[in-house]
Amino acid sequence: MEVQHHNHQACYKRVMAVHDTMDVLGGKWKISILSSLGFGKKRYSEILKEVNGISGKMLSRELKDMEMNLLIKRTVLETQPVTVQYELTEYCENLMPIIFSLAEWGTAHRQRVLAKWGR
Amino acid sequence: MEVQHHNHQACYKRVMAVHDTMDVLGGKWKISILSSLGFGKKRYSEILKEVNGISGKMLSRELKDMEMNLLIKRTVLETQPVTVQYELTEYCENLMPIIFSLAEWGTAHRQRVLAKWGR
DNA sequence: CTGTATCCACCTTGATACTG
DNA sequence: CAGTATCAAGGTGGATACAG
Repeated sequence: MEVQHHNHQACYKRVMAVHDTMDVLGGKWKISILSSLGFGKKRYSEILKEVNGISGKMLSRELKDMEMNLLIKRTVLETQPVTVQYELTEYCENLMPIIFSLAEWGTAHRQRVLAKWGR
Repeated sequence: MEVQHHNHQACYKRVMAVHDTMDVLGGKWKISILSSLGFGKKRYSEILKEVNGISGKMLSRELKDMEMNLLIKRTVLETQPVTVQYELTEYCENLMPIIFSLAEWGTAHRQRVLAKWGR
């Protein structure tokens, strides 16, 4: 059937597209880090505190990865000792509404699960 | 400062909320599977074909996991041999616009990367 | 067709110690 | 402060064989 065939094409494409996105945003911490940076520039140690549970090694690694993907910008401030600021790129700003939506859904989901299973 | 403090609270909350979401949607395949189901009911073997690269074991595992999280509904059809239909729950429908947004962003991102590095 | 069980290679992550 | 290096442990996912 015509419609079925068209649907299959569209479906396949979208599955691939989502997969592309997750290649960039996958991993345990990336979206949390972006979410933190969504509130403004942050120093390395600030992110470390705000993203609960992440280790220094993973933070460096994920930051570097996202820098290469043009999602964030890294700036070294020549203070004593050195401090480093991270911020979202303009490019990445497009992504933030989606991430905020994910946050809202997560909150709602948690409430739903709590309501179902009680405490 | 007042505003700083308020921001930090809000930031922390949102990072946690996003983390909650990713607990449910994390993993290599879940979002791709949901994306596929977003186009309508699918049988096990259909999803297997549409979600490129997934193995049968992982598909079962992820489906079961999402069923427990109330994201999808599983229905056994007493055909010969048995077939099984999966579909999104009404609850999960709320999530689909977000997933579609992720797909759109992924497509745009891919184009951007291609434009930058050529071919 | 729709799974489950097992085995195993690989990857990811955390802890710790260390550098500039 | 902002990382890097190393190691060990556990998780993740694929292949295969098998079951209902």
